[in-house]
Amino acid sequence: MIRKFERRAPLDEGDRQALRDLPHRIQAVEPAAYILREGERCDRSCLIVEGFAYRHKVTVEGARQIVGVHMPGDLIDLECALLTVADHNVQALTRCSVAFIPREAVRALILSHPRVGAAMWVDTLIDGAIFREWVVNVGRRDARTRIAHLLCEFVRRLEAAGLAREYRYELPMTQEQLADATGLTPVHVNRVLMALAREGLIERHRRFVAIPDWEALRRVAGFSELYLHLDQVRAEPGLNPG
Amino acid sequence: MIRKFERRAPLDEGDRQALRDLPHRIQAVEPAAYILREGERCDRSCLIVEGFAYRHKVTVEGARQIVGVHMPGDLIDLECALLTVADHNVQALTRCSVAFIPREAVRALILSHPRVGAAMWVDTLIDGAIFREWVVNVGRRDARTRIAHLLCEFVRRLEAAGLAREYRYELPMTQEQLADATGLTPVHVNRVLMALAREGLIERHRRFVAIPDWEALRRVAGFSELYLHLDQVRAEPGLNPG
DNA sequence: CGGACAGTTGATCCCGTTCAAGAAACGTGG
DNA sequence: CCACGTTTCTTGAACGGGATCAACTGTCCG
Repeated sequence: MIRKFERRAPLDEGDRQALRDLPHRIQAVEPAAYILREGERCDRSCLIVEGFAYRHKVTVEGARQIVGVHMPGDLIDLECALLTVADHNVQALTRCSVAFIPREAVRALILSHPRVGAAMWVDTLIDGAIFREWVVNVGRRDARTRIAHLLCEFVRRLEAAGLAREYRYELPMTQEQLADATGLTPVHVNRVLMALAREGLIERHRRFVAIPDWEALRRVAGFSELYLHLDQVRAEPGLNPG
Repeated sequence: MIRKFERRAPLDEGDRQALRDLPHRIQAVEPAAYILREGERCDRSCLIVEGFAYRHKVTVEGARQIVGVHMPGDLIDLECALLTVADHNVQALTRCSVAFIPREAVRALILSHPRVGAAMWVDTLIDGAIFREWVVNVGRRDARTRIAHLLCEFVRRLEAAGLAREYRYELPMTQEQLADATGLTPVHVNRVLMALAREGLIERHRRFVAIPDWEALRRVAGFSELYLHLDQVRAEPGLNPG
């Protein structure tokens, strides 16, 4: 299961073995349970084996902003391995199965197997690219475009993770969570979703979403998947010569 | 000059030497000149020796969102070393002096000196933390709080970089750029700045900003500097035992 | 001195919020 | 299997923060 991760980088057998040998404890996490809390000193990183999780922060006024969503195969909390205190919360979106890896084991791996470290670093960089796009999304797009963009991002990421096909997927978020991810109110999220459906840009049944005309939705969202760096997600051209 | 960076991590002499030996070319960059363009295949990383730069993206509708600001000592474009295509623009805010380092040199350094790599990785993680806070800022704070928060972030970062003292600094951004960083319009930024000044929360003369009562501004901004991970910016507790 | 750019101020408008209430869907326990 | 409380979704009406448009002022610089 941790091996999913190996695909991303051209590692030698030693690297592979070191990854397999990482001490870890697989654990089930209930929906809405905290995986990490802001302000906490954290001593473990973790890999999502199954299910979804999200990162969020809460302002002093009590407003919540979701700053990122993670899916199976994502390595989260690398922050914990290299920084001292968590600056945001990570919470399970659905029931998850998560592999916890002790902080020191990650640090040791990075130092002894720099190629593995670099492969993980790529993850961090892609996460950063997604955060940047979210700043743009929330800062400069209107509600309609904003939600369309988020839906576009999800299909592409889910497809890359093998969890969506033919532009159909289950979005494991309530409209309230969607609102917290887009900086809108649940009421307005609902109106926009209804409008998008009315125009035939999306189809919805419960939390299932289908995009009948990808090009059309892509256009209204102004979506360009460059920032997802999908070429790096499956197989990485490499740190070797290339 | 590159040595500024060394302070951050407990490196051994070999690591230091490797950093000093990094091939680089120091170059002056005019204000508003592009250091990196979205979509470009980029073959070099760079360190800001002097001056300010900012990262931004432009939506299809032509709206610009600034997603980050960098100051002397910041290592930017590490993305270039590990990813293939730039997903955003980096542009000089002021006249800058920048050290360009070839992509391959950075890659080689990371693999041969993992401790140095980890120290740079910390930079990437802190950048990520700042992006997350910007998502919150733009997504869930009103204009007043949003601008106050940005001003708070800048003092603390500038102080950490030795560029501000006693809560006074020169903010090298026009109000239009401030607007693009906060997802507002220049007009509204102006009104909010005037209001903050009228209330005595800030003092302004041209682009110089002074914060007479830090606690007061901090409170209206709901600012907590946890996410800046300032403990990591000066001296890093370390990858060794600790 | 003049032209460009940055900052300032006013009037009006609109997108998204807020408040409120009803309708589905969901998960419980009997 | 149904009755139930709870959560999520849906819809309407009124409000408001920030946008937009437009004009004016100041400042830098050639």
